[in-house]
Amino acid sequence: MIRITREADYGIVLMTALAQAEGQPRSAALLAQQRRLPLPMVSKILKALARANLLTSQRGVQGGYQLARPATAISAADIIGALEGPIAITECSDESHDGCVRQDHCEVSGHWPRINQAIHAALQSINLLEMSRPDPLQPLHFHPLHRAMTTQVIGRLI
Amino acid sequence: MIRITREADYGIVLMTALAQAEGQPRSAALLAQQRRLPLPMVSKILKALARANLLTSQRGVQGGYQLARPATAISAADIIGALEGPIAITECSDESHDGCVRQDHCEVSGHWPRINQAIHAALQSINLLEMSRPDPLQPLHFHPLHRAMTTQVIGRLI
DNA sequence: TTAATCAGTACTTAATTGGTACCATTTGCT
DNA sequence: AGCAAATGGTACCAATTAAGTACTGATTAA
Ligand code: FES
Ligand code: FES
Repeated sequence: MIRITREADYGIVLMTALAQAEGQPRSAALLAQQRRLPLPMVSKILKALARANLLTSQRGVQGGYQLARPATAISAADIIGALEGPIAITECSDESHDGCVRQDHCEVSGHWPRINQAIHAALQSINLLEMSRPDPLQPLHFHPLHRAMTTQVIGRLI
Repeated sequence: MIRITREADYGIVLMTALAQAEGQPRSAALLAQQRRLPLPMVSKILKALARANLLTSQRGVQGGYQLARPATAISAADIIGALEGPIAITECSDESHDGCVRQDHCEVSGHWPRINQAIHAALQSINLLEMSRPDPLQPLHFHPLHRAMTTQVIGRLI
């Protein structure tokens, strides 16, 4: 299945939480509690995001993490890229792998970068502010029946 | 990293090979040889593609596989979807998983379908015919030096 | 009849992910 | 100074998933 790792998934959840903190530092423990995520994971993820310069960190008492830039300047692609490395949809188009043995017999090789870029553009087009505000089409606390309907309509994608 | 499985990767390679066969049936063994792929894998993948009605199969001597529709009517999303199921980029937005425990505390939940659809649209926009003809920007048999240059330019995406 | 070919399933092994644990470092507070 | 709250970094284990193989059965043209 095409899916992002849970690390990146949690990463986006945590970033939205920080986007709502409005510049105040939030500790890993608080965020884990708020979003009901396991603290060790949260800690690991926030560290990685800080290393990628998406967050700034403050150690010590009253320390924590905050966004390094405005939420509008952070995209889904930024977050996913920080947590799982470059988006390389196939092994062949990964620069580190550098040279698929089948390349000479492969008609597609030149097209993978194009496909990757399309996906990257899709992820780049969604910024953190958009993700942080509850979606009017599918409210935060919705009724089970309503949820069943939306799932039916938009759940299956392909 | 976001990546498709090798099965889907090979699937696209094989589909391009069949697109170039122009309606003549090709056996799994021949395709495996042409593309330098392990025969058991090729066999498994072609079966799956046939079951998904992207290929038609003919058993017996002189049998093989051929495209079920014109190459222009088959998209990358079709092939990937056939081989790895629906594109559900996060567990939460997978209809079978049906109900993330964190949903009540999660601001992003409503946005995953949007992200998935963006990616799906990107994959849908690329059809098999496009993928089958050699890319003018990166020809089929290119000189090692040329390859180094293109890799440098377009290799890194994010 | 026979050989080529697809159909289906089950299995093994390798790779990746998810998660935890541990210890070091920094920093404000008393 | 000393302590407690916080991040920084690394290493490790367990569970899941992917990759690849093997085998047996069904169909069909020559
Ligand atoms: S299979 Fe690797 S370049 Fe096409
Ligand atoms: S984490 Fe599952 S819905 Fe947001």
